[in-house]
Amino acid sequence: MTPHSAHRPHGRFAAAAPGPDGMRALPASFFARPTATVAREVLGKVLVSRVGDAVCAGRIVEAEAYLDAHDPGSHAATRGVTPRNRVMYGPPGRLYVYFTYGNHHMLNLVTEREGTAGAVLVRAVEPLEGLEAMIARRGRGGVEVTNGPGKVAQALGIDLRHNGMPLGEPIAVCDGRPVPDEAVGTSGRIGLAGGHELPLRYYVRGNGYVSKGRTGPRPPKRPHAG
DNA sequence: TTGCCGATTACCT
DNA sequence: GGTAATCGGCAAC
Repeated sequence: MTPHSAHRPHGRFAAAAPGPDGMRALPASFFARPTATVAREVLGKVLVSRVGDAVCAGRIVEAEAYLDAHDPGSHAATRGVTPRNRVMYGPPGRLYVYFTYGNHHMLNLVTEREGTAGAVLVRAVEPLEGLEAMIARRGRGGVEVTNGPGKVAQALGIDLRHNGMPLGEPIAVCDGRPVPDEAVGTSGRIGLAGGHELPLRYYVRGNGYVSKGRTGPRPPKRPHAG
């Protein structure tokens, strides 16, 4: 299927807010809540990056929740605090960035109060601003600019040096138009064993930038006749 | 210090 | 639809 898709960026964002400086960033209290709640509520919010003199912004359309030591899919699972997952236990409203598969950076937002592990993985955004810079960094255009977690980080210029930084500068999450419940889909998280996997992945239905879940339930094929 | 695995992506068929 | 690429964290010796 071709995602004929993607609402055009319109000028709404650009007109309302030229950059991170003039925008209303979400307060830390937004992230100091149960991780699954944050993963749901972060849909529609605007991720802004200012790296290398390029201002880029995108509307979050897909996110996953990673919980504490009881969550086998989480970096905090059973191992307790390690140098790597330490940020997950820290104060909410910070960036947790890690590197995986030798090539890809993953952008997470730390949730829960300090002392409790939790993070939301930003899996896809819909570009609103700085599309040219994103395409330049990605070397590709269309939905492939940001339709996956590694792609989002690359498009926004995010890497390990941003790990542990508080949201604001140079990476921020700003308020955006809420996504109504009927527009939100859920599934198991991608890349994890589906057996006892809870529906901790949230996405905006029908949005062309949502990554194709390989382990989650397939999008309902519309029955053409029977 | 060594070896294995991973919250992925891109390319070939 | 399947597989190679490729680096850091973590566990074991």
